[in-house]
Amino acid sequence: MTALSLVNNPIGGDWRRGWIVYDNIMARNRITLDDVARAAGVSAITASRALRQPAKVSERARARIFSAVQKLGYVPDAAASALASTRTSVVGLLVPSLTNAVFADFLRGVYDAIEDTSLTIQIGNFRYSPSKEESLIRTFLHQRPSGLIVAGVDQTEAARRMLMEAPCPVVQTMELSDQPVDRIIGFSQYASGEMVARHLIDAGYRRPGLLGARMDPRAQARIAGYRSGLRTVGLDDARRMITTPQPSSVGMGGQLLADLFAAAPDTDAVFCANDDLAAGALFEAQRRGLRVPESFGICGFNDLEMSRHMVPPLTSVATPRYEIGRGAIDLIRAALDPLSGEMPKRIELDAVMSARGTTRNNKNERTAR
Amino acid sequence: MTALSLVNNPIGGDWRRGWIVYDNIMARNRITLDDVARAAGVSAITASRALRQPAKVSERARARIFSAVQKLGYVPDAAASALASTRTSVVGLLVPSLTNAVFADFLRGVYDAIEDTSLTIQIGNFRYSPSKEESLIRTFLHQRPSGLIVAGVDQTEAARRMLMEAPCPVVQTMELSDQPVDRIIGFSQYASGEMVARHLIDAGYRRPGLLGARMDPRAQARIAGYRSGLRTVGLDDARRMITTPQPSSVGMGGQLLADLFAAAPDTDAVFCANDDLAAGALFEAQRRGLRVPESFGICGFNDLEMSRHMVPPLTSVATPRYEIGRGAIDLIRAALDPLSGEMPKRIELDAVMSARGTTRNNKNERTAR
DNA sequence: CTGTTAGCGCGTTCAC
DNA sequence: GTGAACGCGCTAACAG
Repeated sequence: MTALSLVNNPIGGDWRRGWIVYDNIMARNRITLDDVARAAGVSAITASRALRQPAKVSERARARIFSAVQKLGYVPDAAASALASTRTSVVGLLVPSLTNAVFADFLRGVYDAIEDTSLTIQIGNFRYSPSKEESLIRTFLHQRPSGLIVAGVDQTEAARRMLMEAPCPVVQTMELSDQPVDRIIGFSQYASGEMVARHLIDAGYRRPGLLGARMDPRAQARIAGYRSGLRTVGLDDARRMITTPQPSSVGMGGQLLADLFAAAPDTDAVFCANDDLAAGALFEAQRRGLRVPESFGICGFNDLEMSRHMVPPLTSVATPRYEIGRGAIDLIRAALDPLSGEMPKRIELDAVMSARGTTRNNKNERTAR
Repeated sequence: MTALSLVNNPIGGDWRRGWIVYDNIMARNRITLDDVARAAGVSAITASRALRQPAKVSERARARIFSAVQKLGYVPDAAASALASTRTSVVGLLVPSLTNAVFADFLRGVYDAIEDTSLTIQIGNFRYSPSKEESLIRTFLHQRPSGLIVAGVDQTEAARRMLMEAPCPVVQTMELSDQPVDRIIGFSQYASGEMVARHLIDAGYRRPGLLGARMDPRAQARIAGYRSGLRTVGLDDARRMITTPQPSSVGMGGQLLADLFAAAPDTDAVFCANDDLAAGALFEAQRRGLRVPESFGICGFNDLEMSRHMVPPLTSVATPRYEIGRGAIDLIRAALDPLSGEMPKRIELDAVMSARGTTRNNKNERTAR
């Protein structure tokens, strides 16, 4: 978004001038706080307080105000409130992609958590571009949000400074860190990768490889953990590590597996940085007539709904995406709530190994923070 | 969202009182239009006009104002603008589900289309509940949006009235109708279902069934078209039509296929109302050792990315979800733009039969509006 | 616990 | 083509 596009207001048209009356949804004789106050026999500010800090208003006044609100169908004007209080009820949500299936569960958690709240979500898609993420953070912050939720912990230096000085709670998600900007909820990508390495090793695979695409910081951490896990037993072999900066997809999983076999034909297992890639790898393995899991093992990541239903069911790592979405909003609400002085600022979740049919099953369930 | 929750303002906390100075993102000495005007040697209103209706300001003034905007890093205050103009730049987006993979592509189209626009998206998830959809429409309309995008054409009577009287453009999506509320973009669900019926019949299947879940109005239209297509050749058999109101998923596809075979073991093909169901059906067919497509055909709907990579590749109907998302925003922008008097109010898109390996391939590509 | 006063930053209206 | 005055609906700060 360029600076000028920001001020290039599109609301110029004169679309259906005039005012509607149906259901009191209109601007001209909209019900205002004044109307409510008058109906309740108090001043506007008292009505305002009754709605925002009920404890600070006498019970009698409060009751009359609430009933006036109901009767008149009063709905607060968010714009006026934002202008007067220098704070909107918007929570900015910065995501690297809208295509990724992981995103849907995360988003569902977020939306479930804002239900019955006056919070509102505004999504920014930065398409895995750190500079775009930075500029979106700047844009969002200009809107005086109630909170900001970002993906991961690898913002640019400038972005990180803005987040640290942001006049609202900030939540980093999907990863852990010892130096969070503010709040944080996630699981260790690195430990998850290590867990996968152990699983494959325990299952008896000795020439394990890797398939990775889009290589965002979290995928990289996962992969670093995986390779470190292999290294401790002398099984890390760079020839078997196939990655591409291109987007991740099922089709890409098939291609990368072909590349892997071209580079190292004796590879006997593969960790795919996500389930899309893993599904593509499994399909490709089937096309090649490989015996999965006996002679070739496949492990995915995220454990999407479909994974457990594939033939054979895909071994994967279940990640708490939905919980992270919910938790991120909870952290913001807690920060906004003056009563909750001692709410945690950090939530560590678990990623769980789901050993299934695409790896020799060793019946161990493992967990990574 | 209850009436009271609407006025239950969560912005009560006193989170980090004080003002930040980094990057001019702050409230106290925020750069305002006045600052810009002063720097440019004009009045505030002229600066305001220069940004919104550049043509109405002299070239000299305009140039000075723009350069002041750049130099000062002015960012308009959305709340103040909304309050003064009684119109926000928010476009409300009502979706029935956040889980559905179809949603991701649609959303991506929407977000791509608002890029370099000052429009902003606000998503409402009504979870396939018409009454919730109605209340969300009411809530959104109270916010004076720039536009509203809804899914399908089957709103409640009250919702429909609100939409017709809405003081902003409204776009119905994903389906066509002869009585649109206002703008509309989509393809015919009914014709798509008919197309699938023809495809299966042409491929030589004679005992075709159906798997459906979640049964929202669009799925129902699809299915009605399918059954009508079967009926014309005397092949519609209610025993083979298996549906459930439960959510759609890959796992559900497997279950429903089992149900279908329990009810009508000689079924030789199945239309699945979406690709998740179809993937589950294919996996289940594999588990049962059915020969697909020779003795059993499977056709999905939507043509997700993974479908073409399955083994065998899934026959499906490609739906223009991304285009619908983009087009919905385009319709709204056109409606908002006073210059575009004769922009279309209706866009008919095509759904395309993608015949692949799960049905006997008859090499005919078909298209449904 | 309640009210008064004074804006928040911008756009509309109507002059010039 | 430009500007002055006013108000959008609400809330912060203070006084009572």
